[in-house]
Amino acid sequence: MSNMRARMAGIVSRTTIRDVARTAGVSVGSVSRALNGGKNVSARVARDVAAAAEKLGYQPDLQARSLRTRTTGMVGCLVSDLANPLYASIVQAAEARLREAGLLMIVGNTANDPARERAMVAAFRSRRLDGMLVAPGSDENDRAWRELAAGGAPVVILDRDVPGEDDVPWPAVLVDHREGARTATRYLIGLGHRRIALLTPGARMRPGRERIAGFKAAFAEADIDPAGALVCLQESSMDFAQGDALELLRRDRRPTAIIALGTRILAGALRAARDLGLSVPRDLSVIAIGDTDLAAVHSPAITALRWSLEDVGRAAAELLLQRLRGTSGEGQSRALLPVDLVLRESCVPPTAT
Amino acid sequence: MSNMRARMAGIVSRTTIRDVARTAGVSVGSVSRALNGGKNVSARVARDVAAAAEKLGYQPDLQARSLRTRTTGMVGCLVSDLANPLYASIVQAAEARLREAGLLMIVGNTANDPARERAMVAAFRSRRLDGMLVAPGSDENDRAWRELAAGGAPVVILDRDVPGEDDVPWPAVLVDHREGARTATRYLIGLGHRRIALLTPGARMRPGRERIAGFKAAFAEADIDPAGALVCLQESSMDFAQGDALELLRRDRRPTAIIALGTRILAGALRAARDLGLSVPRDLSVIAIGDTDLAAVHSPAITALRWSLEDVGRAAAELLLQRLRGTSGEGQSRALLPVDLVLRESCVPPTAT
DNA sequence: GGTTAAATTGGAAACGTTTCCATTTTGCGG
DNA sequence: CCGCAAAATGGAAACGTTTCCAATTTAACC
Repeated sequence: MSNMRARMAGIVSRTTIRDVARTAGVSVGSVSRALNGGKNVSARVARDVAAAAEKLGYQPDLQARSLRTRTTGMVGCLVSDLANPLYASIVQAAEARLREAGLLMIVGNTANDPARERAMVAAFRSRRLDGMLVAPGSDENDRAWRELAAGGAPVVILDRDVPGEDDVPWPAVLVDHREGARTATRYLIGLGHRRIALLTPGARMRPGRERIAGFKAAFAEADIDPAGALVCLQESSMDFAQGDALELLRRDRRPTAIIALGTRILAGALRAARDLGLSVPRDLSVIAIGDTDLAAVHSPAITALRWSLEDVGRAAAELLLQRLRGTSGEGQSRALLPVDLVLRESCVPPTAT
Repeated sequence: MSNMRARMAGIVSRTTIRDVARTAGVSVGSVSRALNGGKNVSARVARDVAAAAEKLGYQPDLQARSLRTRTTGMVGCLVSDLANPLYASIVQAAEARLREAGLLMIVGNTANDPARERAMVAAFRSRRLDGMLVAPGSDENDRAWRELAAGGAPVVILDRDVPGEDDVPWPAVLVDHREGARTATRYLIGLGHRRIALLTPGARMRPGRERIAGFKAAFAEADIDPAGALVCLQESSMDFAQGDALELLRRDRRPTAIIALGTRILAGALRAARDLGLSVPRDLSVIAIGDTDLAAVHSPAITALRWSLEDVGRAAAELLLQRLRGTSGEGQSRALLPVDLVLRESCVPPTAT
């Protein structure tokens, strides 16, 4: 009769497991068993329950189920900039893999704000999410992750160095930015360049740190003047990068080659070069970090460091699934993905200076 | 003692409202009231409960709460391509607004696959999500949305024409692609162009349909030969677009201007032009639909149709929140966002043919 | 101080599942 | 047909909240 009341009020009252039980003429327990395990269920009951469920269009309330089973079938994903193609592709790939496994993904944009980050983690915790993928805005805000992990939910880190606990590192998917930067730098040095600028966001996070390390390593191993290795730390804003790049290219002994991150900074550098009448690649060789549309389509096409964003997302999802299944013993707990140098038209030997 | 057992097994047993009640020396009901409404609670109880909750680090189980309150605090968001900057920005903006309102957002990538779409909707339904934002892969797969809405959860449509029920249209956020395309076309015609190609994905969905309509309208109102209006339907793949664009530009009476969508198709067109030795804008004027990094940074910079993706996401979230609050009476149920033409360097009068 | 209304409180029901446990049914060998 | 183990079943507890209801305390007024 409460059903009737609800119907009269215009509210569609869902069909519950109890309705199915009544229609099938069995107990709720039997319905649950029939629909889930299929174990310890007679053929007759199985048939009747299936028929009743079909007839009533029954869909179990996963919300209610999770209260009992202590598992929600949902995982969180925290990144600093969802609109950034670099993150978006990772998120998409991870979502695809997780959905395959029947999990839903909740996204959160942190905008590199530690407070937001903490708030999101708290929300995830309160919702009892089964696990999460995170790319912290800084490598040091690990208190929050530690707390979350203490709640028992597995956490997989995306391309960040979060200090581990008791020497056991966090499961993580890392990109080998160091080797990538080294390869690119070595390539430019091999072409004859001696003054090369690296334009990348600060060393506050792993990717930048690793790139700088690889960049310097290439200079060191080539045994040439390390003063030619110009590291320019940038925020990820295009205009800033352009101003900065202008200043850089106006110097007396300006770099003959530039390695620039992503879309924004690369664009800033290219615009600066154009504004100064520098032609790429004749006057300035350019390598992009990250193979974006811009790099591929630009005239001349820009040589780029490329790694698979899909692999990052998929590997992260895989790692998380592994943990969720509790088979953490087997399999790797970290993945290091390779970076390739895609040769195009934007690099040539420097003209005599 | 079940607590002790759990602790011995290494499982952190959460502190529940019952623990708080015990520590504060009140009933669970009072704790709930104190923590939520604050109504009908004496100062003493409020103080004691707050203290106990603080001391125990109590965090309510929202999963359990939602079972009782029939509201989950989560909304779904379904788009066809999360990695596409056009969608990613919308999703980001919507997420920001929803988070402000205390809601979590679950994303799903449908890849324009109706089966996936239905599966996701079913999952959303089973999880009792409060509402959803959807950009269906086709305008006709509305059965699924109808079903969902029947469950009582508000649905806001993103830039699609989904047939409404009983003449009451779905709440939707629409972009005025028609007017945008008309403006762009009129501009080119004004420059003297008479053969213009529109490169856009098929008319299966609203944006393409509207663009084509606006494109043709501009020709009609200019009273010039409508045979010059070349509509080229494309899939959103770069290589295909390039091949197609090559074919197009090799024709005898090739178009003197191109209006091309987004990143991929635009890139394909630019590459095709470059491969054929056509210079932009001297030999070919180009307008981009959607103001991407590529358009802004390309040399020459590409004139583009621009609308605010942030506004789309925010407006959609706003519309949804309105419905969730039940104040659907007031306020608009649809929003139509304007499209601007950003003039850059890629359009000039055609050279004599 | 007594009466009545209002505010507060504790206890229990309810939300929709799963899972435990005791009971009944089935299957099978003698 | 009996006895017994195994399988199937129904009923109820449990998950962690919120909310209803009845009971109690406080406030207010004369």
